[in-house]
Order: sequence, then structure tokens, then C-alpha cells
Amino acid sequence: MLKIPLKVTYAIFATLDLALRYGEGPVQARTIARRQTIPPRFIEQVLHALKQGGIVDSIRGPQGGYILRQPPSDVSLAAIVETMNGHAEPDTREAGTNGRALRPPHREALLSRLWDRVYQAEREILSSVTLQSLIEQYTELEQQRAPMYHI
Amino acid sequence: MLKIPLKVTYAIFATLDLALRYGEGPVQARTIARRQTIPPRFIEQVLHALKQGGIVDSIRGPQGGYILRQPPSDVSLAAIVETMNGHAEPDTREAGTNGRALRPPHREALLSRLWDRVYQAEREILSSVTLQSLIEQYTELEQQRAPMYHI
DNA sequence: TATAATTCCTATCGGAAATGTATGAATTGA
DNA sequence: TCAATTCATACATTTCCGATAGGAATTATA
Repeated sequence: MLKIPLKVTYAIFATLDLALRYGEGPVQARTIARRQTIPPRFIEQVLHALKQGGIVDSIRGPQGGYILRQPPSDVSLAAIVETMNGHAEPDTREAGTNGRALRPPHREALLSRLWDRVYQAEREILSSVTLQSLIEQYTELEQQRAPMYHI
Repeated sequence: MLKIPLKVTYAIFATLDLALRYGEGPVQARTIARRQTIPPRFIEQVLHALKQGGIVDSIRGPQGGYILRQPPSDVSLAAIVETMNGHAEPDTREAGTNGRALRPPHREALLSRLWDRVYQAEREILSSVTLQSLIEQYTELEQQRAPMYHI
């Protein structure tokens, strides 16, 4: 039910990489690929999709690269995920019915309502998480492992 | 992200079919397949999985078939879905890291926490829906379409 | 005990989707 | 002009899912 394509993971790490350098000029695809260990030829496609989705901007030519279009606090994971999934609504495939069993369209409505609820719950969570908040969580984790001893 | 395998849909309709006849003895795979329009050879596998998951019991030989193991009000969709997905926890694939970027295991933890939240939300919803409540919703919908005129 | 009805088990196939690679065109700073 | 970069598209590979197939195991019933 919950399936996370690698593409989506890549997209999150790529934008997170950009978020960590927000305001410092464009970052090249190759650089992100190296740092995040993503196949270089593949990340181009991911970044391209992110551009189509309005998440990142691109600058061509030498010294070009990619930048976040908005500050990290304005970029929710919901936006990223939806972009990568092509706004895929819950995949409501339907099997037909005959006999005196559950009949469509009621049978269909029964489940599509349910999937909708699940979908909305998922969306709600992803909307509440931004690249900024992810960065904060990350630095928290880092400090827990290598704590700063005060005084 | 939210993907609903046909297998899961089939499993729900199959168990719903059994729920509608709970207490009336075993129902054969072929019968369910015909009524719910599921490929006969395929539903065998679905029912088999449901048996392994403890959702249904099977009776072999002539006049055999499948029955719900518990009354419909005790069977949640969460149980069915988890059975069909082989208790698949959120698929947390990880790409390695080098350089001074986000480093595992923190990077990994960051996302797996998130997927976990989504997964739990999904689970919560599915736990609250039973075969019984689905049946009730269904008959409600039926009556709305073909209403009973009182008096 | 023989037979037929049924579940059980495993293998396999085909197509679609996901992942990854390749090639070259378009753009642009130096 | 040149080199660095994104852009666009096509192609190859792998993995997964739906579906089919064949036969083994079980058992009610005649």
C-alpha cells in the first residue's frame, strides 16, 4: 500500500541538498549526484521533473546548475512527492461484478471513499513537513550523536 | 505512494462475499470468483494467502470451500491488507552517501520516521473499518438508490 | 473402495512499470 | 569559439504484478 519509489527518495535528498545551500548559487547535477550517491544520469531526470513541477529552477551553461525556487520553509514534501508521482490520485482499479453480489457502482464507491481517506491522511502528514523542518530534525539528530558539552 | 494492488481489492471483495454468508457453511473459490468477477485461478492464491494470514479457514474435498474465521465485525481491513502485503513495512530503500552531505544513518532515520508516521496513519484508518461496517455502509448506499418508502 | 470435487503448492509467462544508460541538441558564460 | 552545463528523447535492463497452468493432496459420498 505504501510504496516509495526510489525516484521520490532521490528527489527528497536532492532538494534537501539544495536546501542546505540555499542562497549560495546554483549547484550542478553532478555535484548533487556525487554527494547523495545517485546515478548521475538518473538524477538529471529527477531534477528535470522537479523543474517541471516548479520546485527548482535551472540555469544553463557554464557555472549553471539548479537552485530551489522557494526558501526551504516553503517547500513541503507533499509538493515534492506529488510532483514525482505525476499527481497520481489513489489508483482505484475496479473489477466488474455480476450475480447477486455487491454491485457496482456501490461496490466501487465503498472502497474509493476509503482509499480517499487514507490518501488524505497521507497528504496531510506530508504537507506538514518542509525541507526546513527536515533540516532541523537532521541537525538535532546530529547533535544527539555528537553532543555539545555546554561549559 | 499510495498504491492499491488488485490483489488487495480482490481480497477485500472475497472476504466481503464470505461475510455476507457468514454462518451458512463454506463457499467455494469458484463461486466467489464468479460472483466477484475475479480470475478463478488467481483467487485461489488470494484465498490461500488469506488462510495463511488466519483470516479465513478452508475445508477440503467435496462440499468444501472457505469460511471466515471470525465474525465480520471482528475482521478489520488492516488485517486483510497486511496479510496481502506480507506485513510489508514501508519500503525503506537507502542510497549511500559520501562527501559532507547528509550522512547515514541519520539521513535514513529522517525519512524512515516519516514513512512510519504515514504508515501508522494508514493503519489507523484501516483498523477502524471492519467487514461488518463495510456491509452496513453498502446496504445504506443501496437503500439510498432504491429507497424504502415508509407507510 | 472408487470417484469426483475441491483445496494446496509451485512453476512459469507476459506485460507494465521502475530503474538506469546513452546520445546528442540547446544554451550560455568566459 | 569553446567548454560546461542543462534539456530532450530514446533505449536497455531489471523487477514486480497479474494471470495461467499442471498436478498433488485431501475428503465427502456413493
